[in-house]
Amino acid sequence: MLVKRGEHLYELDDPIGSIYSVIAGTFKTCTVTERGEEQVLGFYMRGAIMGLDAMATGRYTATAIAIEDSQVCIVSLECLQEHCLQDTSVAKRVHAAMAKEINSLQRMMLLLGRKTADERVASFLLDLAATYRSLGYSSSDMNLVMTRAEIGSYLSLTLETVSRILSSFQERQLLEVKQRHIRIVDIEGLERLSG
Amino acid sequence: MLVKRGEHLYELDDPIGSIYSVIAGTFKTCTVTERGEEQVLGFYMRGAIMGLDAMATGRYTATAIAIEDSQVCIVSLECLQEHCLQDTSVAKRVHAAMAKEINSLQRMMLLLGRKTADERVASFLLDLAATYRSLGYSSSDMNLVMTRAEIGSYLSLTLETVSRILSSFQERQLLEVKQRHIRIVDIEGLERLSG
DNA sequence: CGTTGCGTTGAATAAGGTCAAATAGAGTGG
DNA sequence: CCACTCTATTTGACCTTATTCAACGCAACG
Repeated sequence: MLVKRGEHLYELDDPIGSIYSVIAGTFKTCTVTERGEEQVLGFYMRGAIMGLDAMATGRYTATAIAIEDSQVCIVSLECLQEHCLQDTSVAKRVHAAMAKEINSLQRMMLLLGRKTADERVASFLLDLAATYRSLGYSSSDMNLVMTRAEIGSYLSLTLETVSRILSSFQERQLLEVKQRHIRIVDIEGLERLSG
Repeated sequence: MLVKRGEHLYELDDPIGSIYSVIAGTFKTCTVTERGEEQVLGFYMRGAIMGLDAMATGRYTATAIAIEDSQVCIVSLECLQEHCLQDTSVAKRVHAAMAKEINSLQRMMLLLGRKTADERVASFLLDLAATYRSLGYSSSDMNLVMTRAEIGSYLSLTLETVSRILSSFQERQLLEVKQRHIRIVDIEGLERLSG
């Protein structure tokens, strides 16, 4: 299925219909805090599975939005559960996908709880580079699909702080930043900085 | 199986052997940051399932420690996977437990990312009260099993901040605090405060 | 009693946030 | 192609919040 930039794949609190595997493009998932602020919970690219969070309550706990023109594969819930019964390897893979989600959320808790703004941005860039690499793209020359505000929301920083830190990384010769285009110059330096 | 206060149920990076269902007592799970600081990831009481995080990589991503004398039921991994195959309802329950873990981690991300220290402590107390209530204990008269340092680590605050906030809540007539014993006086007030 | 671990409180400091203003691109319509 | 607009980004000055460092209190226990 094709999803245009800005379109919602599913909504927070919608009853679960399917889970989704990303074929191409990029999505963000976000919730809304009690005060009505939007919080980005994650970015999902090719190979990622979205919607697993809904398997507890039967309702999605986040809204999924395409941040560039994208494509997903829809997996209906019944279909998934049948396959799980018939084939151990499918069940294992679903478990693994959920556990992976748990792991990445735990990492995120550590980042939000214990890391400074510099460390968060450095970690984010390194994670992104690793994801790009694993997808076969250049891991040093990156074209961000997300805005400073989205990065900030994801890392729980203001967009101003994100911008300032990218500028300071550039001054320190760790990066070259030109708007959405970022080139990693000194990956070891970033790793040292990432906490 | 009985686990004494302070004993480790499993260690970060241990290969997965089993998952555990808490019968009695309380556990904390924690990891260590790159800098070597301990971070509490969660508290687990009767009915909770621990160890699901290991199903991605096959290794536990946290250390589980009893913070009071406790008792767990051990579920071996093979046993669990067999049951999943034979019985849809078991598979569903495992999925649900994992999804619940995902949900609580997402909530935690929101707390760490968007809430002030006051809001975090208020949320923590309300969550704890709700858990106690669901287990059939008093939800207003609580005997904390965790130290200020553990609460602080969980909420990503220093123990001093936790202590100060508990004192300020007492001044504001929201709580009565006497060391580990906390009585919730004004639950609506706390809810308003919790963000 | 003295020791030890946990908890409380105060003063100084630093890290990010907030508010405000300037700049840079991308897209649009004439 | 150019002017106009809208949005994203950058940068500066100031302020708030929680941390840090330090001292002290309290209760349990040998």
